[in-house]
Amino acid sequence: MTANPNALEHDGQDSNLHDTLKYSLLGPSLTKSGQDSVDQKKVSDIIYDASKGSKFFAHEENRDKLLTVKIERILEKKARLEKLNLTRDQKKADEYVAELELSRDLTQTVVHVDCDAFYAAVEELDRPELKLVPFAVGKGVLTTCNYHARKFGCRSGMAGFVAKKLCPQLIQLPLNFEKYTAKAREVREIISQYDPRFESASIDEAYLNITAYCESNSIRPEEAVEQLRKEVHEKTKVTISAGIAANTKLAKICSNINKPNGQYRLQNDRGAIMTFMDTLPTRKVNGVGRVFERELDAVGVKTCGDIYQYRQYLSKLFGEKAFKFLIQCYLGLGRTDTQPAEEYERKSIGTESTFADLSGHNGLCDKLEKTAQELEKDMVKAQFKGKTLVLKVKLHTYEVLTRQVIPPKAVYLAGDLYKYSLPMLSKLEQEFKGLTLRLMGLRCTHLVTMKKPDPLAFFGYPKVRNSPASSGPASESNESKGEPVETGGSSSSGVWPSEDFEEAAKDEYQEELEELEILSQLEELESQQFNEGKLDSETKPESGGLVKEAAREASSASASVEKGKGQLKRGRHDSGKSRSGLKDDPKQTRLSFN
DNA sequence: ATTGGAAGGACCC
DNA sequence: TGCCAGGGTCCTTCCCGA
Repeated sequence: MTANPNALEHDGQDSNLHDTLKYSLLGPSLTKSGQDSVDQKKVSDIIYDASKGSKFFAHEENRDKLLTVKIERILEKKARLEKLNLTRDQKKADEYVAELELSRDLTQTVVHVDCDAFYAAVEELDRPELKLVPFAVGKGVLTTCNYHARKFGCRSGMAGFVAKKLCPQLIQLPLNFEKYTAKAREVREIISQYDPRFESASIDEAYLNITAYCESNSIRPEEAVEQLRKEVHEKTKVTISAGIAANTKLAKICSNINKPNGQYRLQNDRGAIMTFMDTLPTRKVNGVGRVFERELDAVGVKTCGDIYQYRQYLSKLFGEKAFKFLIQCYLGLGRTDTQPAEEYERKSIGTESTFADLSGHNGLCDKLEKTAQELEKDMVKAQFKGKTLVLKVKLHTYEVLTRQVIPPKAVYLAGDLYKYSLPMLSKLEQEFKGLTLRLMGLRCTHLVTMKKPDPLAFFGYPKVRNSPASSGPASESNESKGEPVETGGSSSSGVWPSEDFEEAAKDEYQEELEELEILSQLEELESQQFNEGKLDSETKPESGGLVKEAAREASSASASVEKGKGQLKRGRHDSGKSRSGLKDDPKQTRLSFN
């Protein structure tokens, strides 16, 4: 492994730095999806050369150095731990292993399906001639590319100009989301017939529990999935790959094995699963990214099987969450239940955009206004207001900063979004003189719905959900102050005119009235139509609670609807993950049918 | 000690 | 030539005030 020969190297350290940096520049999607048969060394050098000297490169280099330092500290800590008596930690780990082992559930059959090069596949349907040439979807950055392009080393997440260096004849198409979502809907239509409670993990991925389907149709999982894939292919013309296993974590890994247009089954057998995990590189597991992979590698954990022999260190080295997550990886455990879209609760809504370096107060304000207008559109579409507002900026150096406020009222209108985010921007301009940005974004969190509950839908469909904390401490403290709570320490924040506060108070009063109104409607309905008394009419003063109860009632979901972080529910082997987005099962970029 | 907000990051697609 | 997205979720750390 020699580093770039053009680079000056004084010692091995430098060469290591280059190696790790190069690896990092390869992008996040490397070992995830099959890029075998590609000369990675050559690709790596081309990417390195193409990137060299750019601000992006400098930033990556910096991050790489920081990570290297972090890893050094981890290793020092490990060295200290090795001199200690860790029998307690070992015992703790062993107990956890035993506990998990007891709850291992091999009765379920879970499938992960994944459309092959989805966006590219959809584009090929419109333009079949594209099948013959390497092409990608996405202009500045490739979101995906067809398998022809992958042979050149092109990957999703790669900069367009870099991809062109790897493959000069590469064709780049613009994104057309409407087309993809329409096609995705077709696919889901079919999937739902195999499991109506399927979970869509992203626009082109889903988890199904086909236990019931196989049972009632007296069909083997392999056959059922063959049939599903065939049906999808015939009706939608896109091919999908699938993984079949005892839980979501394993199924996800398996769906990558025979991609594209293939499937793989890992038997519901403890021995088979342990063997499978034993040699599986950590990076293959959903939740282990480039950073965690490097950290684990440094302490000696390359495969999931390696986790066991280091079990006594993991908690102290990486934290409790990561420890649990890793042990579950070692054992090959994961969720067996799925969360259908109707039960999914959105946590935030945001928009951001990248542009040519921009500085100057007026220009930045303009951009902020545009951003606010974009966000309003999304908020209106989704019918939400946000109780907190987050401003995100990326400096021209690629450094990312966020600032947030809690406005005196929940917001969604562009005017408000702008008004309450402007002070944050202004403060940043003071903090960083000559502030130059390449990206700006706004995001609303702590959402409260504006949807009026439809009393009829109420009993059958838990569509309407209010924020669980509709009258949380945040808004109370605001009320008492009448001005936004500013983030961290020194607040140069101007005081908003008192009329704002009055207006906000009025709004809230109005909302309360509406909620009460809704509540009484519901109670009425309840007594009229719900003689069985399933719903506790001992109601909380917010419809959100009620509706959520109904949601639980309506489906026997294991209600991960719960808010709050770190909820460790025994009996469910999820919530593992750790300090770096190690959520067991990312629910990102879901398609919401609002 | 705990809690909760804010900021920063890792990760996923 | 012009040099790396945008939509999310969750976890950790820091800090503050009861």
